Amino acid sequence: MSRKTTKSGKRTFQPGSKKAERYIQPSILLALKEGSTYGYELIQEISKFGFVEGQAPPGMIYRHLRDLEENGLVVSEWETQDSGPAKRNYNLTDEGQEVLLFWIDYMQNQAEKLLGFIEIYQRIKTEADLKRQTREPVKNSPLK
Amino acid sequence: MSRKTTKSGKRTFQPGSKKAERYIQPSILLALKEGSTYGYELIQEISKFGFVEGQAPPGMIYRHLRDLEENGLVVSEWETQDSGPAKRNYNLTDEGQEVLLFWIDYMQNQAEKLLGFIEIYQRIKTEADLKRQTREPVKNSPLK
DNA sequence: AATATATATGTACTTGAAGGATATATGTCA
DNA sequence: TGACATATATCCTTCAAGTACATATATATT
Repeated sequence: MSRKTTKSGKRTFQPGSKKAERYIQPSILLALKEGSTYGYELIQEISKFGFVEGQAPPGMIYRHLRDLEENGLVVSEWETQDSGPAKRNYNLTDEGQEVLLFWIDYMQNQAEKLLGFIEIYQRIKTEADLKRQTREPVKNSPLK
Repeated sequence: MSRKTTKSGKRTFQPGSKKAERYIQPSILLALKEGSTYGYELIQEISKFGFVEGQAPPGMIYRHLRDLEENGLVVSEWETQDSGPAKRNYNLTDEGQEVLLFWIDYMQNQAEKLLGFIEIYQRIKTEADLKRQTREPVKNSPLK
């Protein structure tokens, strides 16, 4: 019966509190398709897609950008003309566009699954409610 | 320019090929709410929600079940009367029901975000297409 | 009676993305 | 001059997913 409290009481099930589900890579790709340019700006921009709260952690963004460039989905070049520190401007490659399309397809699919799941839940709930009603009939207004 | 091919050529961006997004915990909870009982049955049942392909890996299911019980979302008891090896029957607790509700809420939210993301993508794409049209006007059927 | 197979549960190890901490550099403004 | 905003980058830890493996029992087959 030892009810082990998994050290530090982590609750593995908390929806959304865990990892993943943040769609940072497609968010970066879409922001770049929109015309955004460099990392620091992306940190603020991608929050509008709703998958990350507030400011995205810089470490993640720059890591993703490097990964994306390593894989040929984006290209970058330094921009020094402006005032302030130099920025590295990013642009989508053709392959990046394709991958974004794959993401869109995947996300469409995922959205359908999620809605299907919710539907099943609601069906079961309705059935359970109906059964409850037949067992304990309405108390108020027994006659019209 | 060194185009490092991240050892073993992993492509971090492949949509869906990565981790997460499999919603195994809510799938188990929903299957239990539907009336499924024990692990082996769940392995087959949860595939119908679409988040896992074919048979779910047993190791994952049993690990999840243990986690869920540690956290009080399910309770279990051995059933030995039937034929075949003993099974461990699971039931949702009230807390389990609540957490499933949280999941539903989260998934609803996630689905909306996904659809919103797709909308933005399509808007941008349409805009780009329109611009392309104005730059290079239609070649065929110039007059009605 | 031995063996194979289906049922059923469980443990252990590996990996990799997320998350966060930290470092560096430059220009602005008070 | 020294604090602050801008801008990029690296390193380290965590922890759930994933996978491989181990165990046990009942039934069917030869």
